[in-house]
Amino acid sequence: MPYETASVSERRTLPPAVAVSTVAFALNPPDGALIGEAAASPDAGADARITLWLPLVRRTRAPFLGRWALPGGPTRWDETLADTALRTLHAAVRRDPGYLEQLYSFGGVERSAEAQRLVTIAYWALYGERELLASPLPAAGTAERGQDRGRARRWDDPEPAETAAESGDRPGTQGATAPGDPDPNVAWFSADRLPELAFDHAEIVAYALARLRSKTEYEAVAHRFLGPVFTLGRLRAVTEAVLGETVDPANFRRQALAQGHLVDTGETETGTRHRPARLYRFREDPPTRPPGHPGRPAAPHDPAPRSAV
Amino acid sequence: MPYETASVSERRTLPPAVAVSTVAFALNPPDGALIGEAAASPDAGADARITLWLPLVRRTRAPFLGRWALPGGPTRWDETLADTALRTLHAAVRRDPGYLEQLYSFGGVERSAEAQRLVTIAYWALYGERELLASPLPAAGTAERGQDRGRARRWDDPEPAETAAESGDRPGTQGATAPGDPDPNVAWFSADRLPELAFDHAEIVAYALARLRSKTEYEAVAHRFLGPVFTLGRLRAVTEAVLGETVDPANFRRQALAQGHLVDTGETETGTRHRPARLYRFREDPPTRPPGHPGRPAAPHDPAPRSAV
DNA sequence: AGAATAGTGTCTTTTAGACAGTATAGG
DNA sequence: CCTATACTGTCTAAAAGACACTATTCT
Repeated sequence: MPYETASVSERRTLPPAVAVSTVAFALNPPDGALIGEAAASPDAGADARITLWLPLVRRTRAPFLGRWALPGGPTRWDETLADTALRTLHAAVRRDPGYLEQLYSFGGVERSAEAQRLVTIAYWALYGERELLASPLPAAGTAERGQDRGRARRWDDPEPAETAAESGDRPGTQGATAPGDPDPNVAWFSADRLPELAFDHAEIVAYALARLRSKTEYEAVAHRFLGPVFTLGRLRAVTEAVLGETVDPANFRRQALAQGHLVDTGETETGTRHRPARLYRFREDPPTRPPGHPGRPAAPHDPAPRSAV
Repeated sequence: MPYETASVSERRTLPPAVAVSTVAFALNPPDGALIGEAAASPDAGADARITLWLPLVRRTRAPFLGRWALPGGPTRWDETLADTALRTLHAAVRRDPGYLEQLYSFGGVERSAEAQRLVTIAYWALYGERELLASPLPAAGTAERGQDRGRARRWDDPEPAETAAESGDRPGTQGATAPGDPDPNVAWFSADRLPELAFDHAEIVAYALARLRSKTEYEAVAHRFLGPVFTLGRLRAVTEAVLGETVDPANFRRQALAQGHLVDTGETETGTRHRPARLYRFREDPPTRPPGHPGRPAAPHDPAPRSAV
């Protein structure tokens, strides 16, 4: 095992470690999840405006011991970078996101001062209501992700560990917490009020936020925060929350429908104290539009290898 | 040196190697550079239309021995990813590009079947006329890039080598070629007619081309192909070459000037057989526009950590 | 009725694009 | 003169945005 036995000075000559970190947004923390900082329950706050939340993981190792960090970890030899993002995200959140896209790669030499060089490929992800409502806690002993089991080494044994709670495996498997209890080293924070983050993760979060906003402006992503069916009013509320500004309902409706992605389900909302709204579903490929419209002229920047999970 | 002595099976347990590959575009190959494939001189072709060129490096090692590949190589422990791109690009082209931006990271497990895992961070770059006209060949013995000298190992000694000619150091330093001769393992190809490339580099080139095109549409980059001053006609010709379609001269002029980036130098072109055109210079930050225009609403996708060299 | 949001219609402003027409160099 | 490109003016179509107005539910 040459890697583990190398001294710190020898590690300087080793190839850099490759890790993946993910900024995962959701409109609300999932039920039962720990809430960071403000300590108030998500709905208890005086203002009912929608805000973005994201999960963080507390580091249990140096450097940045005790600090909050993005979920992530090193990539394994037989898994793609996206797979690493999904695996480490699932280890922290216990759910798979509805959307995942590569963000940027950070490889500055200042990232790990004395230890081995660390290159981080950052991803960003979205959790929709569908994903967050799914039952998060499988019965004890159920191996839902086989490759998570039976590995001998914790990934953060060597010095340049990134986050921490990936070490937690499934709650209960290590006996540290009772089955069903949330991992105490994972909590959700409002994107507005994040704690001090480890490494350069604050920069990564800021970049992911900018990416989410810009993508919301020219491409349909807001619907991924919601469930399979939704009203236009809800979609607009999400868009406003992401963009941080109000949007004219009439114009928003026209633009959204003109995209061709929204399919009227024929059903309507019930139980509101106002006129019930139509429910729409999202269709991936817009129908062929009337001749003369060659469809969207391709997004300004479409990352080629993208994956909608 | 645990890394070099590890067996192939042991390498499977090692962290992946990190390499950088760069797609570098230019309007023409630099003077004295080898021309790939078509073998004709760049101007000899019947059609004088502008096309894009990019440098490739022939591999001198397995896998893909003899195939052309993107310039690149592994990152060193004390250099940033962008630095690696610049260093390896300079090793192949002998010039620094005028623009460099990260493109995407490729880490698929199929990239290196049996050998150590390889993660490649792809960059794309632009060479302008200014950069290509610069004298490419320093006098023998001149150490213009100190850290390139005196290193003991060739980077591609271990198996998962990426490209090859980075090994060539400076022509003449290894005695293989006479000083002043171009490296025979480096050649420029028209982006239209590329040879079969090693690894998944064809995909990377396609992605870089798409990125160049989309960025040309919503942001000013075409000027980076040109020298410090240029006419609007030339800028339009470059834009047309990149986009692959003609652009109305009148409308292009208005849009280009409305961006606020172009400064009229007051001088004009001479020696043309038509009305002389005004010469413009590019200014990075547009002047404050009349109130009410809050400037561009930020590009659809602006990679945060970008570097204009 | 009143509150609240859904949904439609329409007008104005802005932007993109087509294209005619004038300007100025060299041959 | 002609040719070729530079540059200007103007009209049209499309898109974005502001905003009035109607519709339908619950309380």
